[in-house]
Amino acid sequence: MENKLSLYNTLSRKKEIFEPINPPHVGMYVCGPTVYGDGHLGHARPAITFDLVFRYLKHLGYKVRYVRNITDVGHLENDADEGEDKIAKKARLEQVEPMEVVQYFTDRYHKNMEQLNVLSPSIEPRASGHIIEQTSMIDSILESGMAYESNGSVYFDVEKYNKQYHYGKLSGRVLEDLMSNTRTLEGQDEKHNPFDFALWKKAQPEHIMRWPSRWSDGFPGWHLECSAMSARYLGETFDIHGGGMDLLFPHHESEIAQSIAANHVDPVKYWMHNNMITINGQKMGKSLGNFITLNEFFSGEHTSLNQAYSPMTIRFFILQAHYRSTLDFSNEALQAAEKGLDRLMNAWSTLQHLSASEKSSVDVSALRKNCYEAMNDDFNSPMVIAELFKGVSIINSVNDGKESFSAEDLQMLRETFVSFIGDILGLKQEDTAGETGETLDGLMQLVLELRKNAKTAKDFSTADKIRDDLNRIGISVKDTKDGATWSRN
RNA sequence: GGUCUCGUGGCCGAGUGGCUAGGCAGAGGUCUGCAAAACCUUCUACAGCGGUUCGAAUCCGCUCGAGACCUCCA
Repeated sequence: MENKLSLYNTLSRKKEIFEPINPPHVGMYVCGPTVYGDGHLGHARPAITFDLVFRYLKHLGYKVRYVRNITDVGHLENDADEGEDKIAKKARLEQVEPMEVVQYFTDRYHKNMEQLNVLSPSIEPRASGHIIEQTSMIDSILESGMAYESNGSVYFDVEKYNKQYHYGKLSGRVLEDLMSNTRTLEGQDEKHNPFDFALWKKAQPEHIMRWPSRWSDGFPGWHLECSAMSARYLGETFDIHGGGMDLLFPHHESEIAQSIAANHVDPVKYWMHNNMITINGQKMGKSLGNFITLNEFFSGEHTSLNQAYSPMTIRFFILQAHYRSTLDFSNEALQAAEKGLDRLMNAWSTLQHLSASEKSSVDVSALRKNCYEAMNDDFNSPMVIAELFKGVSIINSVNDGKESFSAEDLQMLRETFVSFIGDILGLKQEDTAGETGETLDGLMQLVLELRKNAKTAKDFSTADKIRDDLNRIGISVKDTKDGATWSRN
């Protein structure tokens, strides 16, 4: 606990000691979803990764303002002029208002986040609600001479910016390489260079989502919203900016360029990027069409899925890998996660009714220390989990009477489990068994009593029939040395 | 083609110069009327080839393989 939190900064490509700009306050911005479709497993990764960061920073006592945006305008299908806004396209296909699309998928995203036990961010701004901030930022960039107007649109002048600053400092790119490698797309005559990106786009006549500006009736560019909204709520320079690795270039690179051009300061102290989730070794993504939505995981309704997986299984699965590693999806891996989580949670509930002995035969404080050290080492959740499983082993051994611990150690282990499993990893008991009514409870007590009587009378066929039949309707009965227990499957 | 990352046992996945990762699966055992759970024991590793070192999965080089970004993507 004494050692300090260090995290991997993409900007420096190494782990750095975390020192907030204005302690105890921490400002954190994470790129949220573009709401034109259901969230998939790939969306769960950054959400859970930065939920872990958010939770741990709060646990350490920081006052965190966590901003995660909703992109509801400006995210184009591609970079060509005829590139259509993703949301507008969906709206056209569904014949509804763009904002209906936004509302529908935002609600569904929130539902998924709640299921995954992802805490709500402190502020969740929408791009469409911050047009003023964005246009005024464009003004600043134009003032500094780093952007130009062209036929009603405004583009960022990457080449000019690069003469004074370094476009590529985050992604490690060299502009000359970009110039020789950037594909030339149709309809880019408005731009001075193909890698220049839009700050403001003039709307085509059929384009519904549009706002007036001094350049044209149009809409803001995708990269701009994050710069404008992070500056609005966290200031021109803030502590942590997170997002998926696939956003590193050009999205985050461009954010830095925009902010420096507009405000003349580096916007972010620590850049954090989560890695991708793969399926059969390939990135799971919209463009590849190989993604599985979260709702499909929860229901099991997808050809690639052998069964349904609960939200907590998904969360645990993601936390079992370090956030900077790729994580490969498979039914086997998810089933392993499901069983492992079950074992962890069972031990946690066993821990509630263990009693203390005179002295300890186990070392709880080392376990607790290792958990903190793992988290302090760039949020190493898999290591925390490995440590917690050592706790599971201890709990089960104590329960079996093979080990013992003192009242202090028992208390410490309980606190450690609550802190790390509950508060930090954000895992909770699935509430499937929680919805048992009093009627069912009373009924089950009666059934188990009858079964116990049958067992006492050595009528094992009746006892087994009760157990088997209950199992068939989704209730499993287990005999322990303290009598039978039951739970829902 | 450019930039970068990675290759760990049946599967997933940590570690990163000397000390058991962990989970799931497999085998044997204890307990139990049986089953389940739990506990004990146990098997299969660090892509290949060189080099540095007293010592390398861990550092360096090469080879092979996989992936990401360079166009929208979390």
